[in-house]
Amino acid sequence: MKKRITLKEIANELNVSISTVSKSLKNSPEIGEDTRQKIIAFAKAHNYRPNNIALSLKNRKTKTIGVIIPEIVHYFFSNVINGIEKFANQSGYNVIIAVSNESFEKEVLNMETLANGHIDGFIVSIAKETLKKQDFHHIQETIDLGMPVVLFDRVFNDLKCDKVIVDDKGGAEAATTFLIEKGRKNILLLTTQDYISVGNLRTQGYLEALKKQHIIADNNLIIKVIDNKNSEQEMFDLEWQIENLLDQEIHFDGIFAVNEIYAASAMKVMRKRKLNIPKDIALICFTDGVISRYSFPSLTTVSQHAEEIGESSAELLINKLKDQYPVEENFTKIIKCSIIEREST
Amino acid sequence: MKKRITLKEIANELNVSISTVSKSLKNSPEIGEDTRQKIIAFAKAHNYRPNNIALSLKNRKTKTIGVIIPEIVHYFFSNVINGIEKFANQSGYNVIIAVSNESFEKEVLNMETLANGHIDGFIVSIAKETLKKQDFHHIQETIDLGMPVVLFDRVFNDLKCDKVIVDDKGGAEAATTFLIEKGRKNILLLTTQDYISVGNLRTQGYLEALKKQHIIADNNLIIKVIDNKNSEQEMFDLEWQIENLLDQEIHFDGIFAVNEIYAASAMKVMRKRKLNIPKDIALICFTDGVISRYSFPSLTTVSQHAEEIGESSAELLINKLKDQYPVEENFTKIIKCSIIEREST
DNA sequence: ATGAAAGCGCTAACAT
DNA sequence: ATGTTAGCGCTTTCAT
Repeated sequence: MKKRITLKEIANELNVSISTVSKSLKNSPEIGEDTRQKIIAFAKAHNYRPNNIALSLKNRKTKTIGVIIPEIVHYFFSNVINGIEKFANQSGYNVIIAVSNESFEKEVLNMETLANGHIDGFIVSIAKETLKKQDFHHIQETIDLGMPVVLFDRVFNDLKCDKVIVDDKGGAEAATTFLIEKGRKNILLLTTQDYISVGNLRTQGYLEALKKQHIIADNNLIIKVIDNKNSEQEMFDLEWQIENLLDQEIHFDGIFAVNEIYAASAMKVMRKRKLNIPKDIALICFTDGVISRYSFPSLTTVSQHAEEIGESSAELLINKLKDQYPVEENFTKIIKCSIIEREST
Repeated sequence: MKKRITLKEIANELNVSISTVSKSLKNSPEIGEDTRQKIIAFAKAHNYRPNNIALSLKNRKTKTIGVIIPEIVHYFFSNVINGIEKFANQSGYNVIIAVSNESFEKEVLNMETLANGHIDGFIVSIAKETLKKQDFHHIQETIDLGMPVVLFDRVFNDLKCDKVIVDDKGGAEAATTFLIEKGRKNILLLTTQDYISVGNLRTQGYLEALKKQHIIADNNLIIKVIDNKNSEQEMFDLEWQIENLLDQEIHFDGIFAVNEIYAASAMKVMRKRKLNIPKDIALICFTDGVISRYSFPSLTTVSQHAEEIGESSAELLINKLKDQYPVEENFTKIIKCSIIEREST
């Protein structure tokens, strides 16, 4: 167990001063050729590595970015992280991840612990609970402190910072239109409650598509799933509601689900009721994840290009960290969705 | 934009020394009641937060652990991270994540950048390429530096460090036996090539189960999928091989797949060939993920308790960081698998 | 060409 | 009860 060697130790060993060592290792022309070579050789032989913590303290830069996401076991979010990681790494940044678990309190705590020196800036997707409470003081304070923040996917418009958002409304409109063009007239919408911005936008897109196609929206055909910490229960509720619709003989021939899980629930009910997808019911959903690809029939999806969202977020943040852009100037980047057609439509 | 206040600034404002401020904020009894109160009040009013970087430099502790995983968009790994996060957080540690992307080079690079001050210890699952090369110098060097390392899932036995492993062999044996007890005699094994330790162990478990049940292993019924960066291609190859078996009329009535994806490929072929699961073919696989839960029929799986693996890894590491255990003493924790029965068997 | 010294923010042993 | 000082590892300005 050989501890890491420091500049001081090298200096002592070679009977030179610390600053001579420091300069030599930076190939400063100030230092004489032979001394420099000797020092560099010695440092290499002892596998010298600068201590990043000391550098951070000096430069007030950690070269680390903090990512706060609601969940990590989630196709969309883990892909976003992938994108962030990719871009950050090639720009020489590390990524530190904290999970809010959709809790307001944990989100606040996470931001506070990371803000005190650990990181240079944040990439955040806001927790459901925070969105419900509409309390964004922790984010505002971080911004006020002069620490750059990039919000992605789940954003709050009034916050003055960069944002990367999915064109949820456009994607939803495209998805709904897609079903209509396949000849479906009565489209069931499976969405979240309105306080979740992305769910809300997708609902709007759905309504917009209907309007443009001169179809009158039917409130019976809109299910706003009640959020539940227990996702089993949430799914159960949803399935029950869909079955209820079928029992009441409320007719529909297409389903647009705002996420894969809702789509999976719908499929389960269809199978139980011996309804064929896509013949009886065409199905499309948001999130081009594992479920869509491997289920049978495979699902037509609206891809949000999660990795690209991650990359763009990291890019915006790192640009600011490198003082490429003034702090006051904020961008909102909109990532377009695309439809990936599979067997369910 | 009000910058964060420092001890020095507080000291200047209140005309006391820095150490008086420091001691007051730590509620040291050395300081007089009124001065202390005054300082605490002032600090609170200005929202003082200690700079963690300075603390790290002083204490030579960052209270951060580094996690290096092959992939993040992966049910098993993201669950492990979840477990790590959970345990680390409640112990006051942050988690910094680096993805090797199954590349040896990137794994080495990641470890080197993080080792220089950023973190106190590592939790690592080794990349496929590293396992193939059998070059573990980067891990060995980290250990030699006195930095604790915990290996999980993909481990290399000769490294002297803590390890958390899945009872892959036992789980595979149980899975195979489970199929045999359901009356299946000819069980097709879909596994990885041998250099991937977990695949290898699962193959061994399969063989062990057959032996114990006095069934002679048939080499035709063992498909070792050739690793491919392009997973589409990898799946395609696998499907082709399964179809080939069917074409040759090599009979099997059960399938044991070492992961969900292989199982999904098998299902696809079965569906194409109009073979019913579970009637004609019973199917069981490793990884209790999203695919298994939401596919139809839902899959019987061997759960590896990923979150528990993460928690245990974090626990082992943090125990060492807290000097609870001597560095030389290494534990290997084996997490038992359990079978989750669903519709495919 | 080399070195001394200050300073990043904080702690703690050691004065006063 | 309060303050001074050294030091964590490094960079950088300013001597020499």
